[in-house]
Amino acid sequence: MEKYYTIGDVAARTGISAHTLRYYDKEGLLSFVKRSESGTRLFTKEDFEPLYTITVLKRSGMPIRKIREFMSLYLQGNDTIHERYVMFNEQRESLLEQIGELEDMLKIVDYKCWYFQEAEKRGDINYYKKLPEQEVDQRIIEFNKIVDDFREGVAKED
Amino acid sequence: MEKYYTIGDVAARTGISAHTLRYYDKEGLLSFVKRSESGTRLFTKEDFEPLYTITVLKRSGMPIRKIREFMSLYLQGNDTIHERYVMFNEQRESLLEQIGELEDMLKIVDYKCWYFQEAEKRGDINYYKKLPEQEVDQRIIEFNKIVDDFREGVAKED
DNA sequence: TCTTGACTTCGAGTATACTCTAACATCTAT
DNA sequence: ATAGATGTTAGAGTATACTCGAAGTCAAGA
Repeated sequence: MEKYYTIGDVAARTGISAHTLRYYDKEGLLSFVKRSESGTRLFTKEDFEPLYTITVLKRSGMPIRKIREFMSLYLQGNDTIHERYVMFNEQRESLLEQIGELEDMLKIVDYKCWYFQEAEKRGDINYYKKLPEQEVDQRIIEFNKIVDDFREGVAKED
Repeated sequence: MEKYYTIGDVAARTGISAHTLRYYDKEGLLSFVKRSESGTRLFTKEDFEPLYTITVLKRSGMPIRKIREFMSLYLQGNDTIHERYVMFNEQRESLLEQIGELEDMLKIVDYKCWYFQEAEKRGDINYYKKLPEQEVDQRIIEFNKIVDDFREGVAKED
């Protein structure tokens, strides 16, 4: 006899609310979950692995409809190993892109933190404009170049 | 006499659609933009810097309402340098967290890519279950531990 | 002058992912 | 046996960020 987990059990253990789990089911992500005669969802020990995979794909930024595709392949078993590999590989690329984008933003935000500290010391957000050109910090000149490129409509790597 | 850019010019240069620019204006992000007598928005060269800042904050994951707060401080000039510094510093923290989260997901997705390749070679998604325990790769054992923790409802660092 | 294209506002529509409510069924412990 | 907790469904509501359409205004060139 197998031990079953109700939707409430699963919610408490995984931190995914029962509402959300039902929503995922409705969206076709939880087709692997058994039901009792009366319709209650019966989660097994084994169901936690695909459930975990769903959370990983979600936290990686994969939309529900694509997770549904993945779960549909999962249900088909050994015949779809390659397709599922391809999907994970694509998600890997997507993650690298997302991380790259955020790291680019981090560089600019780091600059802004530095710049606002300098501006705060001098009590003037445009202090550098009153400085002789050779005294202006290189970081400011480079940032202004970026803004100029933005204004010129240079092709960007989005 | 100053050169002005219309909303169409700005859209073409920045890649932000005129629709979206008007939406941002309606949401209070573009209060710094002048208007002609007849109501047409007149963007100046200087307006591209706050516009660029808006895109950076957006791409960093900041919601519109918080960008509005920032732009409200921007309009108040030198008196709000410190508050703006604090906001950028918080955004820096947020970016580090987001990058950390994605890097955690990348580790798991990397593992999945490896695992699916192994499974594909053997034509069996559960090949390791038929192996003697000491022949099971350590990576698989570690991943299964993570899934077990997930099932046990261990406190997670979300 | 008239046409054309770009501008304006307002408000409705779309997409995504929940989040909640209502009405009802079922399970469990006293 | 009955109360109360927990389960079920369908469908409505929320939040966010656009995205589009309609109806009208305005400025410049043929």
